[in-house]
Amino acid sequence: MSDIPQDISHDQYAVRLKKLQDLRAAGSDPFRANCTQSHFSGDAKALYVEGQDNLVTVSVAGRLVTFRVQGGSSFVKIQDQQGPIQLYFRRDVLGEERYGEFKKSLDLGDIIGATGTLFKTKTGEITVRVDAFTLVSKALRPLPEKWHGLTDAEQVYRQRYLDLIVNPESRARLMMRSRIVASIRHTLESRKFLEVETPVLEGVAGGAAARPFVTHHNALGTDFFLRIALELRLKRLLVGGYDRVFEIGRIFRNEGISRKHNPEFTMLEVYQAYSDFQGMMDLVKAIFSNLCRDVIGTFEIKHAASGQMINFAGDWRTVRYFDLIDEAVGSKLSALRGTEGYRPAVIEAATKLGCEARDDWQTFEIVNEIFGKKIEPALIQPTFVTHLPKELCPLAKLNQQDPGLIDVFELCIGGMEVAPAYSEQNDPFVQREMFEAQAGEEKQNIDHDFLLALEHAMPPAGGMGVGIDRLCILLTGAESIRDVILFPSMRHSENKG
RNA sequence: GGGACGAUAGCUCAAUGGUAGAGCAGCAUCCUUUUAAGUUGUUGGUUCCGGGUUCGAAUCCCGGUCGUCCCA
Repeated sequence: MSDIPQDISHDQYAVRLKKLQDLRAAGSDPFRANCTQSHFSGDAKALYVEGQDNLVTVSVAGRLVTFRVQGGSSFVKIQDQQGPIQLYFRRDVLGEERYGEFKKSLDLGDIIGATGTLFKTKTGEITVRVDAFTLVSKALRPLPEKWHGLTDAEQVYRQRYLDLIVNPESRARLMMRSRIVASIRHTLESRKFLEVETPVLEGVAGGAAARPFVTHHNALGTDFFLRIALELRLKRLLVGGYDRVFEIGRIFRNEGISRKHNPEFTMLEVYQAYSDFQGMMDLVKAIFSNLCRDVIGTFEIKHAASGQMINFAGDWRTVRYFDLIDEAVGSKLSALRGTEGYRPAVIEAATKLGCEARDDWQTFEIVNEIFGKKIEPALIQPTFVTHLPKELCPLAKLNQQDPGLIDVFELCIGGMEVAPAYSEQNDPFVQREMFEAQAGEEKQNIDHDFLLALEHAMPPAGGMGVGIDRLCILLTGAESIRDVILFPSMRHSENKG
């Protein structure tokens, strides 16, 4: 252990180190192996019987977050998973020596355990009157300031534990994410879906159009891709006879980082045999309905960006993709689909709306630029956008009336695409064609093993993907994806000693 | 990848190119029902890093690191 200089009063680390050494010298372990926690803070407070002070004994444990000494009595607060609880220390209860130790050896940020009885203070706060306490784990570093909390964005993300200790909104928001995922699991399990786990390391990164991360397996002497979607593995399970499956898993896309993008993010994908995209509408509404009831506690939430109230109750709007395009353009543009005049008309419409229309873009890409820039951001209320052009998703079933369209929906809420779903393509010949059209020259990117699986027959099915992070942004009112990811991706920082 | 902005005490923030400050935390003091507790006193700085301009740089210039936002 390092030497301590004479005047350490300004150095909070040194002051705490000195206290720690004094504890050790007195034969007390400042980092205990265990401590009794009979109740969480909230559960303990719930045991208090009105007007019956000092009857119920509890043992609580947590981090010391406020420390108010007033001569012979002191109020402190500790914080555990359920939040804060106040403790009351008295000299006449603990005795001169122990009370002195309480004042001398403890600091804000320490983890302590305390046993005592519940009572209500004259200001009405249920509090533990402490009979015995233990320093369980000594904090050598001071906590950030309590009133302003921690605001430095970099420190919030890099040292999330500090953010969680001192910023109650962050605690609540990130805990809500856990409850959101639990609620979704519960909805799916109650509908007899099996939760499965499929490989992160893949030979072919399929199921979406995105740049993958590449890594290397030493023993096999070969490169692997980190998955960019769950789709092709889960559909193999439909072939294998798992009729209802889902996975909530991390996927990786080697693209930019922004308010709405993290290189690794969480996707729910669900597949239900003998269903279709319309069955997925019912399912996603059930998922949202349960989320509203069990997690949010209301069927109306405020959309952070626009201030509008988003209403999840009642019927959700269903509208065809090209109806929205025609509406935005202000003419019957879609009637020209398949004619020679279509592309020039699309370019003119896009230009008029101030959207990009690059020469090297295909026509459907220009149309989708209009959708992405002018239409999607305005879809605040839950909206199923259906009948998209087939080029946008090569894994969906073609529409029977119009084979240029696919049987899909994009669920848009709060101006974001929250969940795409479709009737799954199960015709191996069509699937191969779609793959080849998409791959272009890069034929090695085709997942031939998946096509082989389709040749063994896949039942008709509805499938859906839900971006969990974006869902959490929506439901928590967060401004950035980093606010709903515990440890967002950051550039490496040098480790400081 | 491009642009704008930012980095000062443990934390939150000040500081015309002219002695780097405050609040909280810390240290010392008084206080047996407090709620950002209060009281009296007080310590604490590689101003992100490296260059440059200047009599003099937290401040101006150049380069870098990290972050935030916007754009692609």
